[in-house]
Amino acid sequence: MPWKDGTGPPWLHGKFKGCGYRMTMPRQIILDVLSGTTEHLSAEDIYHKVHSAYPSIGLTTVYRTLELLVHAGLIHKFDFGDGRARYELVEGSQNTGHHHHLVCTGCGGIIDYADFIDQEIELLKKTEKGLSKKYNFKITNHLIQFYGLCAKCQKQ
Amino acid sequence: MPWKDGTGPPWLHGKFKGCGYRMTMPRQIILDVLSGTTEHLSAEDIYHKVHSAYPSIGLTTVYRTLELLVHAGLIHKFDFGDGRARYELVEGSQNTGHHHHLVCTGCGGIIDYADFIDQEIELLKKTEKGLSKKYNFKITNHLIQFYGLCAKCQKQ
DNA sequence: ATTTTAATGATAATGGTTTTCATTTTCATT
DNA sequence: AATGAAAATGAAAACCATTATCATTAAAAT
Repeated sequence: MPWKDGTGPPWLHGKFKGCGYRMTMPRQIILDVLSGTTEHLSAEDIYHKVHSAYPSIGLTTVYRTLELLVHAGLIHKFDFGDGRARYELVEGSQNTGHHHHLVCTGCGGIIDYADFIDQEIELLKKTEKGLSKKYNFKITNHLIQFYGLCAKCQKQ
Repeated sequence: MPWKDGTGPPWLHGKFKGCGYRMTMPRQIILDVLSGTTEHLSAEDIYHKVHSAYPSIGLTTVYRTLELLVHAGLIHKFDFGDGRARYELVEGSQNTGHHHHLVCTGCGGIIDYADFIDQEIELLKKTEKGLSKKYNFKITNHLIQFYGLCAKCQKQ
């Protein structure tokens, strides 16, 4: 987790404290909501879920907190092409960690997929290494999504 | 290219005509602009470029035409995280066809990369086949992007 | 406790994209 | 060539997710 002002090494020391961030109730609850789901929630989804436990929450705070968490590397922000961003914990109790997505262009549904075969991971590493060298590009992350039709939408 | 009303087989018969679409000047020029660049243009970029050849063009028409072309499968719509969509021809004279992207999170620059190694293509096919079977998901497309810092941004 | 600094939330603003609707253009038919 | 029906266009307004503003409140430091 990077220091608030952008300097300093990226250790994950506690969660917020120790890096200049304050752990407040809204932040706590937003993290709780994200920890307790496997869905791909939008900012407004999160706002509504938080609202039931903490009615005074403002949508602005949700956006601000999500931005903070993305910057801190605790959550990922995705775009599945429906005009709103989706957020999910990088690693959570529900979440098994890094995964890729199958996005249904029919209904907008999303399937997580993390059962990579060894060959897949190996090649990905190899590819990243090759690209880094060839283009002198320091890769920090990747996004892999497959688009198509889910079982349900194929029938219609 | 799918028939205008959504029915019918997806042949590419001519470009527009023969499928119920009309080939008009704005559409012609928008396609010309897309054919003549390797950049990743936004709707407004395209609007400005078209404007010099056809000043009466409206931004609305650009959006509408781009949507049409995406639906027809002639162009791809990408989101690189800067709040505006980018468009590029699926296959063009400049463009060598399918490729992946390196997205610099520093300056927003984008590097196209299409020199896949055989192993890479093979594994991708294999992965798609495996996923299709396992999740009964009909894959029609994929998106692969690597995020990181380009050579320039690494120095700063 | 008190002070300092950061976080919050209501509201307004932003900006890319869509809708609306009257007008114009295209294409098939006289 | 002229006509008429259907489709495409463009200007303006509407949309809507996200950001900025700013006065108020809460959290950590003193």
